[in-house]
Amino acid sequence: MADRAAARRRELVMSAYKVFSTKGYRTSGVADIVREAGVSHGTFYNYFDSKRHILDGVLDYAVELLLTGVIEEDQPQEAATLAELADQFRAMLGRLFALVEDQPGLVQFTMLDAAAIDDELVGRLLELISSFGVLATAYLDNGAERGFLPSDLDTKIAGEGLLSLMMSAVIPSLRGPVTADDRARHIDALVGLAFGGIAAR
Amino acid sequence: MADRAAARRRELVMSAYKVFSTKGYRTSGVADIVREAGVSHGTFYNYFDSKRHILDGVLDYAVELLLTGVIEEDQPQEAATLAELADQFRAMLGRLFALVEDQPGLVQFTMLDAAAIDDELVGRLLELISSFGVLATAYLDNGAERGFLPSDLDTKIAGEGLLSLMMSAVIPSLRGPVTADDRARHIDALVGLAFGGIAAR
Amino acid sequence: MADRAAARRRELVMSAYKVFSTKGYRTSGVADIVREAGVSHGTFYNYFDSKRHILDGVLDYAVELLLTGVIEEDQPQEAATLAELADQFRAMLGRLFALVEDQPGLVQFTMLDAAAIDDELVGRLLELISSFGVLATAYLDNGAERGFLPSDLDTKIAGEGLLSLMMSAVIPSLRGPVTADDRARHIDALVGLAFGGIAAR
Amino acid sequence: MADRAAARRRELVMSAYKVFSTKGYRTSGVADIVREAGVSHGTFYNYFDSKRHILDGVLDYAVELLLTGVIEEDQPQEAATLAELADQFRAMLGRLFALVEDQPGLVQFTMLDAAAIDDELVGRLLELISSFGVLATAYLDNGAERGFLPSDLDTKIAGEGLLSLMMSAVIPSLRGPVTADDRARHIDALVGLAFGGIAAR
DNA sequence: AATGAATGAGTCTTCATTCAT
DNA sequence: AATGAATGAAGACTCATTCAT
Repeated sequence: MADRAAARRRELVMSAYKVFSTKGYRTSGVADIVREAGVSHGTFYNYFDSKRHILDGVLDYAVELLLTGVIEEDQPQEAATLAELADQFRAMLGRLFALVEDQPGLVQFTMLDAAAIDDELVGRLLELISSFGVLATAYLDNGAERGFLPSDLDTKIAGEGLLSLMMSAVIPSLRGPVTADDRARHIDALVGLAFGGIAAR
Repeated sequence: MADRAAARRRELVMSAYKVFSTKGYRTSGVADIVREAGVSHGTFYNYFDSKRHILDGVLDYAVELLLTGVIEEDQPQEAATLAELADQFRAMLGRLFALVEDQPGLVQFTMLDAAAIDDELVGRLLELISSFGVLATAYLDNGAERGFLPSDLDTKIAGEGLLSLMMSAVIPSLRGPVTADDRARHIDALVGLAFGGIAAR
Repeated sequence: MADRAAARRRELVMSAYKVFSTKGYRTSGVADIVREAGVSHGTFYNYFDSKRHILDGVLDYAVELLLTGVIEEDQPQEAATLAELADQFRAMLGRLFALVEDQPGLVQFTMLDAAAIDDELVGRLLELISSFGVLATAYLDNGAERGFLPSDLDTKIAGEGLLSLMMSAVIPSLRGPVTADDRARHIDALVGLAFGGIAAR
Repeated sequence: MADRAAARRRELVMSAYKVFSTKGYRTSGVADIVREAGVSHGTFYNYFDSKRHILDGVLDYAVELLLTGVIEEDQPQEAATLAELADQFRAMLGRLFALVEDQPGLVQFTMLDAAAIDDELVGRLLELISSFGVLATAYLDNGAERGFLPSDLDTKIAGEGLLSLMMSAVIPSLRGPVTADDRARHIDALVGLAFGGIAAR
């Protein structure tokens, strides 16, 4: 049955995600994955051609986590005013911090580990970043349409910039636990920077 | 003589940089490095304890390239007005683009490849990013002191944000050559974003 | 019913013959055989204990092809004169060439592939060659009895020699297609060699 | 030094020959070869790209054994009469028997085992057989030139036939030890067959 | 009688590192 | 100080076979 197979696949992908995000891709062996999943080597190779092959699925899973964890109900079209957009941005930053705290290996795996495997994966990651940028752009386009953002704003580049600011917020978390206070300061400062620039009154 | 030894060391580091930034650290073997340097395996191990060990030197070298290539004469204290600071930012972005074009592997190696080796190196990289952030902060502190930036600006976080914006500018270059026009649009948009936020008039 | 089972068996043997004579025994997997036969792995093992086990059946089938294809109606007792025996030899060579052309993998499989499996199979093959030799001997014994061959001819060894000459004719076909002309030259030369030796006037 | 390397190479080839001709290529592991040679796995791969790769060298070595063991001083041009050629043929058959007895795995490895590895090796083997055939042809051409063999003899095909007769002599040895008497009978009968055909007076 | 998912022992190959010369 | 041949631990992958359904 296809259901059973799909379940096994997902089971293996989740095991691999767990292993990879904990030990790193290179350090992890197929043996670690199958031990985690409780199946044999042979079963692994019934579902994936190679260790490299399952990585694609793992990355998909990680992206799924990121998207559902950060975007959630804050859809691009929902903001009607600049303040509402700022609130969305603020909320997303909050959820991103929470996600990074909950899944310590997620960012390191997605951003750093996966990028060192091979050129194809670098390509996929860049494409991924690009599509996240497009997503960010959609929020700005909504603002421009509704008139609460300047019509001459280069929403594409600004979107990428917003995304980048979000990533910069996450970097300190990679070094270790961040206090709630630090987190709040970061969120405030970044919202301020994003919406008013460094020279904001 | 120590001079000779230091020269050999540097020679090996530069060979390793060339190899790593071309093929990646994991894919490159000690054999590649010694072939590039024209010495034997044994010689390599006379100067470095391990393949991992030379990576530290290579990373230092890469940072040296980044610092000298991007900062150059634009020192933190030099800007006397907001416009001059913007010019500095603009100039640095320009030199960053040029550097990335000239050394295609540099960013990928520094940001992506090196980060996937081990936790110690991740730590070093984060520290590096942090020190770049501190550098960025110095520019903003100068502005706050001279009074052309708001005194309540969180210069630390804003500095990290500026750095992150610079990095975001570079990402498209990883995918392939970027036209001069694109580059100019990026620089304009990012300077606008950094100094006025997305809502700038 | 046993009939149904026997049919399945034969079906599997023929699939295995097709697969083995195309890809070779070692390179072929049980998966190839069952795919060719359109049954499952489990069914295969209902009929054969192992991959090695079906090989016995495949070899039988190959021998059947060889015997029916080459001997046909030219039975040992039918030649009444030396010239008739030569005609028989000639006819068999012709049919051997035709068979090799029609079933390119047959000889390679029987002679080369099967012989590299294990000692037991080498034994079976040698026995097979021996029984072919006995068959060849029967033709010579008929000649000796009827008086058109020397009575002191060592028919056993000469029979094996004849067989060997037939095999030598086939070797070039293993390398690729042989022209009709080449085939004719081979047949003529080999008949001459067999019946008159190299020094025949 | 190239000498040392060449010696190691040969050492490994001879170990591999020993192992392959005893256990067969597929059954033998690289582990067996390096154990026999007393070196490490790594060393093996310093000299050969793969297990398959050393097989080429082993086959060369086997051919070397065959050529030096069977031909020895009996060069093509040496026979001045038909009787002398027959003596050469007889002597070679004798040495072939001796070689097969001395190196039981040689023929099985060369003829059977090697032929089941891959198509490239089958090609090489067929080429080898062909070159042996050319060698046999040289003996017959010498006879034709000197006038003790018919000028219209198809020396190429007859040469291949002679070779094949020699091989047929060896087949019984593959099954087990052959008595001196049997050997003598084989030699007599095959010389008779080769030189006078089955119908010789 | 048929299915096909699961098994896991077995093998090749890589490459950082050592050390005798 | 330099050489480079030798090392061997480590790990990915295959495939004949089993057995619960």
